[in-house]
Amino acid sequence: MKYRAATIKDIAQALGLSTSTVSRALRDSHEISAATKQLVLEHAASLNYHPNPIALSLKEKKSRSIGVIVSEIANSFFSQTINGIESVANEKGYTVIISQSHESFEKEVRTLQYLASRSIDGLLISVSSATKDLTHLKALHQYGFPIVFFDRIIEDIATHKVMVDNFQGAYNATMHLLQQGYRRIACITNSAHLSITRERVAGYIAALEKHGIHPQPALIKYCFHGGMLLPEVTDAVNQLIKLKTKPDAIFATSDKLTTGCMRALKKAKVAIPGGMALTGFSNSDLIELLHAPITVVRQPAFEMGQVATELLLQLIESKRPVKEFETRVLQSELLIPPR
Amino acid sequence: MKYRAATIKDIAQALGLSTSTVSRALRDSHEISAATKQLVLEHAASLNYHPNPIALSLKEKKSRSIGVIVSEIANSFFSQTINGIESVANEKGYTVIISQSHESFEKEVRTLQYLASRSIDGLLISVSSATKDLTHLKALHQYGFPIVFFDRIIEDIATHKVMVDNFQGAYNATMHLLQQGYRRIACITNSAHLSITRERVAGYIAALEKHGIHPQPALIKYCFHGGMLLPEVTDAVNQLIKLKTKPDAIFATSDKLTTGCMRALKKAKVAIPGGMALTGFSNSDLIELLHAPITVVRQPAFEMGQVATELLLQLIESKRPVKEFETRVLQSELLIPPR
DNA sequence: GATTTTTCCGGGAACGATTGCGTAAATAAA
DNA sequence: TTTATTTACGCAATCGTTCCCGGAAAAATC
Repeated sequence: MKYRAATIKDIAQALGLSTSTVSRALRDSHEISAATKQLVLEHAASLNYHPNPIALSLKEKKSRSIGVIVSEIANSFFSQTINGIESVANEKGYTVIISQSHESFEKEVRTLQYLASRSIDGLLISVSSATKDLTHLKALHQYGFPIVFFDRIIEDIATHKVMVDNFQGAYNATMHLLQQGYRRIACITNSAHLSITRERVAGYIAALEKHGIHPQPALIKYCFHGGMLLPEVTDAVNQLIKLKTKPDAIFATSDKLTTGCMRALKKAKVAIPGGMALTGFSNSDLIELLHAPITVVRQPAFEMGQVATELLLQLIESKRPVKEFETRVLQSELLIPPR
Repeated sequence: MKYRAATIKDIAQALGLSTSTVSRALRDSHEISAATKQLVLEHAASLNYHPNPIALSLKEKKSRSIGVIVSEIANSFFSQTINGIESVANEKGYTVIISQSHESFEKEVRTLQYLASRSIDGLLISVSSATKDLTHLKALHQYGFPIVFFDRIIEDIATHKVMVDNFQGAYNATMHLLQQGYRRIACITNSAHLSITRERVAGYIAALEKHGIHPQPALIKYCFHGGMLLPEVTDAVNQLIKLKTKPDAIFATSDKLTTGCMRALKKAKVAIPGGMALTGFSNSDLIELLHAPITVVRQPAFEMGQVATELLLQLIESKRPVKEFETRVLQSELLIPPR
């Protein structure tokens, strides 16, 4: 005995009315008498009637759902961002469909096509570290499809963007190492073509130069998979360790990279910060429980999710095509462990 | 210039055919000539035609989407489970809609109603630690709505269930503490009415008794919010510490509780394992980087997600009402840090 | 050549809801 | 009383798709 949800037709039949009357009564139209409205409302309640969102979607040509693509939900930064996204989306009656690219370009493209075919009304995306080719995003964008970039921005595509002040965050972290006396500071970072990589490396370099130190290319290691593959990070760290003039500190530009470095250093039996100091971007809430108390750059992830969603909904619900786009830059925070 | 997706009608018009013919051609019906099929297929491809899933949903009375309710996605165990869920759902063409209860009963009920109103085809749920009243779930279940429980099971409701051998996991962990010589072992656990709480506490007690130790109620602390609220855990730990005969080890029955204990012990300046040994359930991948190398019970989260989803899809796609239900019990693993 | 069968395709209803338009009855204005 | 206006409701189209029928033309059979 399969459950069949009550429809407007059921109500109409039971009350001897037409479906249009019932529909209008439920929407509290002025052209329905108070008595009829009363009747309809009561019967709808008794049947536990709820309008079928699918039928509505078909009619309205919108699904009231938004897609989110991140590299990984098992990543504190992204799961916190998603919480922010859900908080505003749900309040506005939107469903959030989350997908993961796992830092793979192919997965990102597939997942995007899938979401598009599920007729989402808009997209929130932090591109994968492997994404260089942008045709999949540009195609969608050209159709006027609402997209908001967060965290990992695509500069080429004109739409709303939300990120932290990556330059400043990296600058502060590097400066903090410098102030503690470290001078040979290496940088382990993400794919070179990501916006966050460029900006964070720039901040790192600026801090070094501020201290009159020339940045050395050999000390900057790019990890194409963004730390998704541990060996990539381990190799980078090992290369640094084996340098004739070994660095005395590492600045890692992402969550996965920071913990990856820690793993690699532990494996190589290098003490932190004795053998090598470490600092980096991280939103993990376990940072304070790690064996070495490290300083981290923390992003306002929840807020970033909220802001991005607000901008997206604005785009979606706008009557006319939006021409002016915002780029919101939030501030990060430097968390220094108590000593 | 808003984008309008190509429809079957566009193809029909362009080719001078009827929509029924086009529809059949696309579905490779035998009553359409090879020539026409060819024509339609080519034109569909050139228009980048994709059937509108919303129209299909309306017709088929199914949305090809499943809902997932967990307490928190920012929890390694659940995010790993979700990865497992997505892997099989996506492969079968289903969308996964993830919602969080944040261990709140009200949020769980609201979220469930919301999902139901979005006409999902089935539900995967690990109930919140605050859930005692089951009417919301029972109502849905009575309508024949497909539900699969995972991790935190509801015994009362007859449907498929997936979990780990909680008793054995807890038994092994406690036994491991006993083998290391600890004798006064406390247990910090979740809400008393959760299935995982009952089973894990039972395993803990069985191990103690195996060693001829009488379990003491004062050493078992229940956290109603499952560690979602840190003070709850801190209080429990502090009470244990202040006992006349202080315990020498703590067994924590969940991820949040294990790290919560670690925080509390750190705050109270109790060394691990010197002042207090600690072991517990955890799927965090940062365990090996923590300041105290603790032994943890690790659950096959990914696999659990896969199995649960397979069972759910089986329920959803079954022609006749399913009467026989399975309870799959997976094995956990005891991760002992190298010394 | 006449009949039957097959092949191939179109018409139209249905899924659940909204909405523009038409209209009968009730009321108000003339 | 007649005309104009309002009130309160129904009809039917629409969204994109599938699928049950029905039927013309072609092919096969007698």
